[in-house]
Amino acid sequence: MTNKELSTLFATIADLLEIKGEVIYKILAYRRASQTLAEHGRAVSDVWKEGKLRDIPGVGQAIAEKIDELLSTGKLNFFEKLKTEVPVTLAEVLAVQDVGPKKASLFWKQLNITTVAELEKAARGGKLRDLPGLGEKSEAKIILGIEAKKRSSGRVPLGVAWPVAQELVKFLRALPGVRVAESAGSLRRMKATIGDLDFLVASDQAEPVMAAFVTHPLVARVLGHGPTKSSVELTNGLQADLRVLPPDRFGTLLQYFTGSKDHNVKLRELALDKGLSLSEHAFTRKNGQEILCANETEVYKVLGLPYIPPEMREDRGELQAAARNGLPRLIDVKDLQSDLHAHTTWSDGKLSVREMTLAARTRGLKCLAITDHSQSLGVANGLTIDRLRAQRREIDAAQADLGAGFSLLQGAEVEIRADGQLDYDDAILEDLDIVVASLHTSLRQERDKITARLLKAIESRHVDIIGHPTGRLLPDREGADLDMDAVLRAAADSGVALEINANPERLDLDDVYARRALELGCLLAINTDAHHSDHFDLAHFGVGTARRAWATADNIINTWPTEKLLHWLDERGHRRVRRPAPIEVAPPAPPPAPLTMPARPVAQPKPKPSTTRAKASKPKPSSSSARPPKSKTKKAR
DNA sequence: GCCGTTTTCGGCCCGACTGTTTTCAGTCG
Repeated sequence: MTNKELSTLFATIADLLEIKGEVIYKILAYRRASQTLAEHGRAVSDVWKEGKLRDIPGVGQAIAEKIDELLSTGKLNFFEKLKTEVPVTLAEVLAVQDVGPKKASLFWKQLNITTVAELEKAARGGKLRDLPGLGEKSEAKIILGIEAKKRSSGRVPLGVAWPVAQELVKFLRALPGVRVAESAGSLRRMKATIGDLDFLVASDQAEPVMAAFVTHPLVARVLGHGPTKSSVELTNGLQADLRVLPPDRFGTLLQYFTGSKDHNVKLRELALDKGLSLSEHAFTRKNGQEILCANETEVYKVLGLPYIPPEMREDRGELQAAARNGLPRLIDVKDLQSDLHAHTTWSDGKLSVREMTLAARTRGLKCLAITDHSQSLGVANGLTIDRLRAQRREIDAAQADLGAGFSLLQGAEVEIRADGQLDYDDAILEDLDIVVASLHTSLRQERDKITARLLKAIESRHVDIIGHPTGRLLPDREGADLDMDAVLRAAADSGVALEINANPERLDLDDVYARRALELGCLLAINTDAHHSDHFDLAHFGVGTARRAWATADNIINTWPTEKLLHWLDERGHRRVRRPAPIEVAPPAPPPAPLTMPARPVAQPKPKPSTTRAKASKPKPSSSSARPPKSKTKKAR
């Protein structure tokens, strides 16, 4: 069983126990275990083989025994018995807004309702309103909840939620009386997928802000509307919540609603140790006296801690690290010096080499690797060897125009074929400045086979970076079934960098694997996989993922100064990296012309060595994809 | 069910909003 399958099973157990009426702390324990199993960087089955299940946070004797039984026999008697006591389909009923364990249990026991379909039929038939504690309004809300559930498709990729959040924050900031407006929640923590949006406002006049929010054109339905809190469903199906408090309470408010829940629980325990109660309003002493915090730094300071960046707030050791003053200095988007994975019209990109280069340079980058697809990826117009050579001439010409301040590399995103062979032969690979190797096809091979395939690529002395290692696409396509620990160890051994693909549809490696990779000593690269100039602006999503993995700039090869990066590529030794030419050879070169928007691939006469690296040419690559986000949302439990 | 340099037993975060409630339960975050 995979970590995710184990996690899902324990979450279902928690749901069924809750409907059954089990004590809340037992339920919370299963939920906690479900979460830590899902977020564990190693395969739980490997941990199990080592007999170290109880080293996993939230896994004690009882849950360890259940995991052991599951992995040994493929079944769990406890769960089988539980399913005879509570219909397993009731867990899905819990996913309907406004239906919790008490109502689910009531529907089941009073009306024999065990599925969402049965619930809808009963609600529409007016059968719910006469149940104790319910009325017509409750019944109507449940119908709305079922309809909302049908519209939504689960969590939304960060890249889909982000622009919506930006628009609403901008709207809130422009309202009269609003001092500060921020988005919080998992979006602020840069989680790869978002369950809902949280907005927080500092203002002395909450009600006009509330009124403006619930009537915004993006709002499809108002779920709740109180004096300091409102909830709405947006036209795209996302739920959005707004809280408003006075400015002198904004620190505790922002901290609280940024989460994560687990981080907050730990924080409040720390507060209690100091005789303080912490809520979104303030710290409160036992005598009722409040300590107000206008910003988050003050909140952490009251607890004797340094500021903890939002991306780290997952209760994954950040509070312990903060307590010993051992928080890493996380990478920042401004640290990025290069992008080592980008496409042009030579394969499936939308802009020319020069256009992409100009876009990268405009954004402050110092180095760009053009990595078009290799030959076998026909659907992406992968480059034949002849075309790769022609592209080299164009890249060299562009480099000559650019002068010393910018390095343009010819690379390739080389397909790792189904048998593990790379899509160009060694001689071609050697002649490239940089090689990104990626899986795009046959992603559903069985674990041993696809792991071996990736290991073969990592062990090739011609590969510098593994692109989007698992091949996942958010929100719905799972990554390949890889033995990730084996992959990460091999990458650490061979010095191959693993990509955090910044496209919000990928964010691959994810935060959990990226953190494990760093623990094992891997190098990482944050690349946009840009197919258009706009895609360079997605880099911050990759940086957010790296920050969630506790990455510092020195762990990431494209934060390195260009000289260091080129030296690293030299050291990897398997291709003819052209160093800046000796000065005496340089003929009176034309002054570095400002790069202008050029036309097509143009064949160019022999390149001259220019200050950065120019190059001869060769082969071609193929394959990959960038697609626009899609998506939906719903209630996340 | 988990966890512990204050505990191997006794804790385990705190508040807003809604609806059907005459004082609070359920749900959510």
